[in-house]
Amino acid sequence: MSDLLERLRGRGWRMTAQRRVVAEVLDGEHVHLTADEVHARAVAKLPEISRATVYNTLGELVSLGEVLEVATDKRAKRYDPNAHRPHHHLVCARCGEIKDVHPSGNPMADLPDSERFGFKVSDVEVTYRGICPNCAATA
Amino acid sequence: MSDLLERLRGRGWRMTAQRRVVAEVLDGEHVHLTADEVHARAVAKLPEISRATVYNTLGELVSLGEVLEVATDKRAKRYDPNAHRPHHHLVCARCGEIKDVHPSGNPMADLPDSERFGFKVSDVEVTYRGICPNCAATA
DNA sequence: ATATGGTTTTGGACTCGGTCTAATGGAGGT
DNA sequence: ACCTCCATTAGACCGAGTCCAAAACCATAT
Repeated sequence: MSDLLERLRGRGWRMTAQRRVVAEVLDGEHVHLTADEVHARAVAKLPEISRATVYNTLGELVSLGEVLEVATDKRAKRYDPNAHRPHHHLVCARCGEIKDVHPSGNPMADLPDSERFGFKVSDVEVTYRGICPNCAATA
Repeated sequence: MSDLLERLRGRGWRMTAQRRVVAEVLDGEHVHLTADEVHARAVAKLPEISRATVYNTLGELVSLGEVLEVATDKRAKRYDPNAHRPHHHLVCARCGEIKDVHPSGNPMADLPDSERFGFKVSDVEVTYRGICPNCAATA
């Protein structure tokens, strides 16, 4: 399960206690954590780790392409370790819970040239919004 | 062109100088402004208007469904007066320019039941990212 | 084993977008 | 005109994130 660590080592990424802890936190749980949540869990394993380091490390993991930044709600960014297979998101409008989803069809192909305004389009992000069963029950 | 004002009046929305100015700013230009940009333009017409009022008014227009909140980049929210016809967005990853686009196909139909996790799905938001011609030239 | 030099980490100050509050002011009904 | 609410205001506050200079750290050459 811990192939994130493997991959990072394989890329010659300098490993330090702090970096390992951040990677472990992301790798261990397949969820969508905010930077502060990552920090909180990292602190549990390595009490001295600083907020700045968590931000730095997350930023690096993102630019290495090992982790995705997800901006589903307008509050904190979330970090998604599932970068190796493309997917989209389904977000609960009430509680903010996020599920990975794989819609059929290819939204990229749905944008005709006439609607591209000369842009070099490289990426699509699809976000579904709704109410999760849990919140629907507590309506 | 100024049917936003009409519609608001028709809904019995209490009209004040400030509210009118904000509505005019949004209605006048069919672009995607941040709250601060709206404030700047509002100030040009009514120098005493406060930031808080602009935020309040934008919030109200959004909950009235007359204006859309767009969270394309991770910085400031943008306000889109084109709420009456559904559309999606194409964003320049470099300069942040935003275009309205109308992809063919219906992304809503592309999410199979098996991928809905019991959610009551009500909305899809598709964001294309790329580089605009302008930024591509200045590469 | 030690010195060296580049990289990481740190914590605190700072920025930016946005919200809140308490006091003031203005809209509209009677 | 008056009264009651709602809207507006300025400024304090907040949360998320960035920046910085100093300190700690690591890898390597000696």
